Amino acid sequence: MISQKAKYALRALVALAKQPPGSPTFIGDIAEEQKIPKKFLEQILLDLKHHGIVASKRGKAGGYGLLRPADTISFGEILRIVDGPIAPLPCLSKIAYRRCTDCKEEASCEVRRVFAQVADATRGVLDRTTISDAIGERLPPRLRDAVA
Amino acid sequence: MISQKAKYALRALVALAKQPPGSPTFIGDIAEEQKIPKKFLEQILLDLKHHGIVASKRGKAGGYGLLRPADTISFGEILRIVDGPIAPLPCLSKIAYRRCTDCKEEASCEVRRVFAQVADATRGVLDRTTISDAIGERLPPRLRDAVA
DNA sequence: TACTAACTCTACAAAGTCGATATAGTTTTC
DNA sequence: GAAAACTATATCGACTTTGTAGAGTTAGTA
Repeated sequence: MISQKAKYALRALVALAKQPPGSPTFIGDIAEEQKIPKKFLEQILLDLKHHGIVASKRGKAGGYGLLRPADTISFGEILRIVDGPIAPLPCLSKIAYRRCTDCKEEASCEVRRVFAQVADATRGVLDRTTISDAIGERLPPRLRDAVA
Repeated sequence: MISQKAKYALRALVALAKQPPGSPTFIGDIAEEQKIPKKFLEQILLDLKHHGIVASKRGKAGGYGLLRPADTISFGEILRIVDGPIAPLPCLSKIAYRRCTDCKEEASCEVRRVFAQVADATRGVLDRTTISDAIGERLPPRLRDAVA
């Protein structure tokens, strides 16, 4: 299960991507429209700003907007920022590898071998699907490949 | 990330599957060999017993064994018992569906649509890979299909 | 029969995580 | 200079995770 926080983050980014670019969008507007607690959303967007996903403008006519084009922001990238590693086992994580201390030998670990397949399958979707894909601006990856 | 408990459960089942059938295996032996806290493993195996995965024999010469053939026990089944739903969102769970209260309309939810693909990919591996596959008694599903 | 080594159950506890709230700023516009 | 927006950090209650503890039950064996 992904966290509520990650769900909020993705919904907020989808909302921002639908907005006409140029003029910033209020946190309050997104919070209300998406039923996200405003103060909680502030934290989330601030975090995404620190990671270079969104940009903000301060002051009375301030607000948030995407810093990069929606088709360069993948679900995987956001999930890693908000929830941490995507991998189902610490010994399979790319961004936070940690050996399983209770595992004798990594190469021969049956459980690891199976979950490596899970990780590949999961990353295959999350790292190739962007915010732009999600709002249907392009065909989803699978169809795109089929057509291309 | 799957829980430590689930990892223990799967490792214990792999260990049981490698054991010659017929004579039960002590919890203590598995715990020691797999470096799992014994009392914790007792809880886990008891839970698996309640769910019809393993069988136990009480008394001095007691122990545990698989109740069903290893090729009928999938990783997905064990994960659902130990960790609960596999789905990345409550509104995508088969065993514990729950609507996202903060989502306007399920059919048009962009986040849900993407994670439905993740859920399919994950289940594709977990529900088709068995303990028997993990210990290499058969070819893994993908290769098996390719050969068949 | 009594002992002992195994499984069975329930309770509890320390530490961490999650989802949010609170409070006190800072910046910009009007 | 007031208002409205973003920034930043601290805190909190509920829950989950990862075990530990201890008393009870069963059955083989001397």
